[in-house]
Amino acid sequence: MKNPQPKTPVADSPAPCNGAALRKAGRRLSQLYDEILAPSGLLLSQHSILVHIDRAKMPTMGDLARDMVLDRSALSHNLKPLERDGLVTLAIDKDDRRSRRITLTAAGRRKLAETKALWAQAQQRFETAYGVQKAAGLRKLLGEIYTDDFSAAFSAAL
Amino acid sequence: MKNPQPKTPVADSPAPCNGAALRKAGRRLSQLYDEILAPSGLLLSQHSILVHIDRAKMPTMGDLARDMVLDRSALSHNLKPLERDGLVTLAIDKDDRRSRRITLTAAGRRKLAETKALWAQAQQRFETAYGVQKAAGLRKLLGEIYTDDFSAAFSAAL
DNA sequence: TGAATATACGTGCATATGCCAATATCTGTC
DNA sequence: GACAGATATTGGCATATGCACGTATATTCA
Repeated sequence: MKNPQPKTPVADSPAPCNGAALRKAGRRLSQLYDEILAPSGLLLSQHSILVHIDRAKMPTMGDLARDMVLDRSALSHNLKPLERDGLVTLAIDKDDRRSRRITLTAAGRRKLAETKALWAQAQQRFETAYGVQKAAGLRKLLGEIYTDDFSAAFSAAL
Repeated sequence: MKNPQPKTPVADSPAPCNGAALRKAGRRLSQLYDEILAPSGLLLSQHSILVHIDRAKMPTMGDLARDMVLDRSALSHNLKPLERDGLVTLAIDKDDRRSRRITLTAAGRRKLAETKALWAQAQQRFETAYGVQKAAGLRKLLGEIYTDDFSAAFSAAL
């Protein structure tokens, strides 16, 4: 043998950072989707917010923030442009005056409908280029990461 | 049969957005890594920049931006805090005065060394909670997304 | 060589994201 | 029913990210 290896090569050639890889892929894919969505005037991040609001039916800030794996204050900030442009509105919850119920305005629903076709095109392109099965597998792998269970497991891991 | 299905259920129950899933997972994982890195005063994004600079040996802005799948101007902005804190320096390239060569300062190398142990801990926790094989598989799937080939395939896809 | 073009950066602006602190409101308890 | 503690949200600040535009430098070509 020409090179006696240690028993634990663990420290050697460390695997690339999972976090960095996730961020790189996120930046790239956001750009690709954004380019397709551009005609709508919405970014992927904004379209995603509208979709989540539409699905959730008058969620509170907390509800939506949890659903989107987004910091409460980040969501608050992110809603500003959408509010300013008249796509969403906030209203104090009748049962808990601390909470705000978020709703799509008529313009918001129109914009969402208009953007859906563009989003579908981006999604379609991704699935075609990446592979439908691989995409499904990827979403599954990603979905596990943003469950609360995973955060708990991460924090508990030694 | 009680409910004759159309031949192409493609339009129904659209798959969750790949882009949104990627962003959610990215936010979560960044938070988890950031929490572990906190004692170093660096964010995952900043640590990642230092690591890439260290690996690349005096890259130009363009080199590093490409390597990190980051917009040139975004990298320019992101380097500001690191420059201000004396971790990196920019110098005009001798052979091409348009280019800037990025280097870690002594303080930058110290900070990187100091942070590596923390990063390794976060990485270790992730691999433990997620599974080493699954993590490797995920990185592979993510890596394909940020290749130039994939961008080309995405743009070419109908 | 000098003009047209291409390339490398930085700046300004807008959105995205998160932490911490303040404010408003609710809840449980004495 | 008042008060301590919990919860929902916003605002301020800092970093992250990208686009459009401007500046500096290099390259190409007539």
